Amino acid sequence: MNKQPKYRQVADVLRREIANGDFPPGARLPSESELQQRFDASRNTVRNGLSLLVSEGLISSSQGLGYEVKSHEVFELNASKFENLNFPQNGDAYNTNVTSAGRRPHQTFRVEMLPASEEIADRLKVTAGTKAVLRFCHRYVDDVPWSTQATYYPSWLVDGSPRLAEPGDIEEGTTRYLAARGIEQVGYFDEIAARMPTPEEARLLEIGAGVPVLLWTRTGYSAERPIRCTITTFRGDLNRMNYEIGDLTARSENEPQ
Amino acid sequence: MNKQPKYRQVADVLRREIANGDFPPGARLPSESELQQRFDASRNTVRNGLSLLVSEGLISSSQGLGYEVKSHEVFELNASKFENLNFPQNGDAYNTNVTSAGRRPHQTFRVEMLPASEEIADRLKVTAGTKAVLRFCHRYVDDVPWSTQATYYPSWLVDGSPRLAEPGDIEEGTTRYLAARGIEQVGYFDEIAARMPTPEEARLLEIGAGVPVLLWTRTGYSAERPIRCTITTFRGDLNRMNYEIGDLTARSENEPQ
DNA sequence: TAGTGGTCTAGACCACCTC
DNA sequence: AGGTGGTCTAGACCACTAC
Repeated sequence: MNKQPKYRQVADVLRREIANGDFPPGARLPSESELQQRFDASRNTVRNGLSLLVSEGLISSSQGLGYEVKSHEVFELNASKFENLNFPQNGDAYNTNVTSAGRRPHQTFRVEMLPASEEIADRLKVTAGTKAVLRFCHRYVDDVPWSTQATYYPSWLVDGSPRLAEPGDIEEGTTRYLAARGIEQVGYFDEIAARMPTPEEARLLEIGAGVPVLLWTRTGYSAERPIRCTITTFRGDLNRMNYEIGDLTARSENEPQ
Repeated sequence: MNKQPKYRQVADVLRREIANGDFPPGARLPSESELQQRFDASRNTVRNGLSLLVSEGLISSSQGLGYEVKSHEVFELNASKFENLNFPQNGDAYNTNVTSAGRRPHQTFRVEMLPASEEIADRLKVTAGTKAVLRFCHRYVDDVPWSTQATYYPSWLVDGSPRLAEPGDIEEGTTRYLAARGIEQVGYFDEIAARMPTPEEARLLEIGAGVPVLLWTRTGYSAERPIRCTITTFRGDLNRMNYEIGDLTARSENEPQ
């Protein structure tokens, strides 16, 4: 017989009850003192069990309020359509995407000049420490922090396209601005990873324990060389990505996607 | 002045020292009692701080041994090449992939018949509860659990291709087996998500706190309809995915990928 | 004011690993 | 045997939210 520690039993029972629907998304769990009595355990043991569920992303807690079952509404991002190679969207693909889902987008924006990190330099095929331009977006949906997006341009490119380094928005979109100056993106290399947020990321995206981030790194290429590197950091609990590959006429037929 | 709680200070200091390289990957942290003295804190407070770092995926602990800084070796999976639409690889794309990286692959395998869950039924465009065939792989690299892969086939497809439901391996690969029977995959729909593992996933993949899973759901289509749905569950700390889109001749030029 | 979770302490005993 | 982390307890005080 494999005896589980008491705090795991607490977590297991509550996890099952949540899965059962005894505590639907948004519902509040019994208070710690109620659970102490129910499980005949000390407060710390109960808290230990609850913190397990928190770190699984099932519940969250707030001082003075209690523990609440989290609800999972996800936003789907089509990475193969997001910037169509043949029909680059104007201005802001993100705004279009969010608005068409009936949500209210909002973003803050800044531009910086800084030395390229190893990670960026690698992808842009420049020497680490070379100056690069960073255009940084912090994005919200209905006032909830959603993702951050950092796009780096190599300095050689900025020399010929100075508006990249200017703090303002580029009305027609950076892709079009560059295309008009003879820099055409013909391909992308996408990398996708998942990990727990750094404290900085947790602050920007307002995520507590138990929520991973989804990292999407897109390196854009002209026919000759890499011209930009975009790192998007998503809240893992609110976002999903997808790619369409090959012939998917059978998919769209019966499903008004 | 924003006073942080003591356990956060403990975590912050140690996090910085790890980032600094004072404790390189694989190194052991000072013991809890040493940290108690250093930070003039109770054991529980020190443990609280350490558990923060554990849940960030920075360190791990084992009874009798201590806390160890985790090292991050990642395996990169090219999802756009993994099963090439035009040149389907034979047998086992996974084996090829791992072996070519100089690692030793190993997998267990089983076949089941079960009612399709809502999630699967949706993607296969069948009614939830309809029978489906599940071919399940549990994959290891150098004896470390790496990923699980569950492929579901709709029962109408199995009727004409009975070997799918047989427990043995399909020598030439399921894709080729199906193609030979007139079922050709012409497109894929990929979905990617990240979340914390369920207890079951944590058990199969042997992951502790602080490691998310990367979920890759690939639905394969013939010209007429979906013919399979594959859900791959990766350890987030050991895997990264990538996609190549468009013309990337500029990428491969200077880089022997 | 009462009830909730957040932080912290001190001490106990157990399970595991190394020597 | 001695050191490590794992589990558990009992009690204290603080911070936030509701009423």
